Amino acid sequence: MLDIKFIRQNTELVRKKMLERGQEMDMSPFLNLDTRRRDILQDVEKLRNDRNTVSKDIGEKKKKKEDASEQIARMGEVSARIKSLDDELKKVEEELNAMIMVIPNIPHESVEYGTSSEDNPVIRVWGEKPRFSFAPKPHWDIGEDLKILDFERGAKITGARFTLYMGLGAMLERAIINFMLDLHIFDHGYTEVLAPFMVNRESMTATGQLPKFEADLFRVDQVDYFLIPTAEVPVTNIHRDEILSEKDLPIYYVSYSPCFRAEAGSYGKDTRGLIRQHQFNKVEMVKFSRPETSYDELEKLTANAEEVLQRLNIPYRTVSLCTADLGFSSAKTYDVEAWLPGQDAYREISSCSNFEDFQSRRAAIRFRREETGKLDFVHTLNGSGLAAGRTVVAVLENYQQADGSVVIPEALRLYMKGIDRIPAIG
RNA sequence: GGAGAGAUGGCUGAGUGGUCGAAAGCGAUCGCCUGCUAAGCGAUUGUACGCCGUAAAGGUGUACCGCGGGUUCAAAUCCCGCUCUCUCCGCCA
Repeated sequence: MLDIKFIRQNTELVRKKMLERGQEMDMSPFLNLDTRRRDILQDVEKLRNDRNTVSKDIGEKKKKKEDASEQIARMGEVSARIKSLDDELKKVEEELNAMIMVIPNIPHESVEYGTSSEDNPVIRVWGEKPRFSFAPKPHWDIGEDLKILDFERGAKITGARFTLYMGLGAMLERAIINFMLDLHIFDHGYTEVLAPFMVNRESMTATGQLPKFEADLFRVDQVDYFLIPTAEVPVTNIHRDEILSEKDLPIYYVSYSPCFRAEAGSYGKDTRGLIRQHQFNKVEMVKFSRPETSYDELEKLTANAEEVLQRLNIPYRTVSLCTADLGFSSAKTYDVEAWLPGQDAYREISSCSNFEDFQSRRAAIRFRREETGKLDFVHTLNGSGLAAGRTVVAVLENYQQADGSVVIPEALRLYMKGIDRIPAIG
């Protein structure tokens, strides 16, 4: 969430920035409530002060066995007024809070203005696209032909957008996950985390999924918990309501988790294959940083994600999301898009974002500055490193062979018991 | 699932209606002292929000003793509900 004081003092700027995101906002209800809140607060605090003073006086009088009934009667009335003002204040604050919690983050000044993903500037392009002597197949055909992906049975077991991996397909996904974890742990200095896959409402609110995007989540029926849509949620919440030491920053975490997304409103999109699933595996990198260095950290984070594809020798490009495409909580996001020859397109495989203090303000994650002793909000960042299912897609499509088999990238063979190929059947 | 105990500041821990934002100890910071270290002495030591005010500061008010309600002129303290932690039993990977 944005700082309420910041909105108050920069109303026009906030309105303009929201417009750049494509969201028109009338700021006057906010300002009216904010003023109302401060007015009530002043009244009620004055009354409380009065009550505190007089109550002390009553106490002393009683001790001296003097009569205080007049004051007691008067304070009874004061208390009643405090109570009614408190009720009103609570209502105003709830309304104000409801408003502020659904205002998205302000895009960083380096984010380009745009109206759709078409406007995302391409920052980098890496790798040579493979050439085929045949028409490259999309991964759903490859997976079914090799009997490693079973979409029909996945749908039978659960429903649409759930997939069953079999044999070397299952092993490939597992190998990819382990390869990525090891890379980030041993080469990039991240600490591995294995966190709960269900979280409570507070955690979802802290990272920004709630209250606005409940429809995108799966909620557990018996308790008010949610299946995580990304490990970002439990991992960022590790330090919720904590004060970190400046010397401990930056903190790097990497975490494997399955991710559960309702994919509300995406009917008809990517209905075939592994691209858009209700459940998929992902390795997520999460950082807590000092504000001064968070944009350097974002560059490093993105480089860490890109390195996975480099080691797998899969072509990709990196784009910077324009104002219209930027996620709710993010101030700046790079998407890494892998080349998928079977679909003749680049597809998102990682999303790396700097949330600045948007999440840490919601989550109350602060650090104490050594120089001044003052508290400040940390900046939080995260990025996929990478989405495992989509990485399987990229391997299958880029490494497919004329005979229908798929070669295992060298970097993964250590994790595949040395197996170098998923053989064609028959 | 059943029974019981508990939750107080950075930590330990006192506090059963007013003098409690909270004793004491530890820790930390600053200063003094000391040949060095240790010890000793003194001071300081939370956060949020509002208001006044400044270049920075600072001042002031309110709230906060797990969370939410209630009683009362007045709640860390009494009452109700909830959450979490611990112990025992049951169940379980």
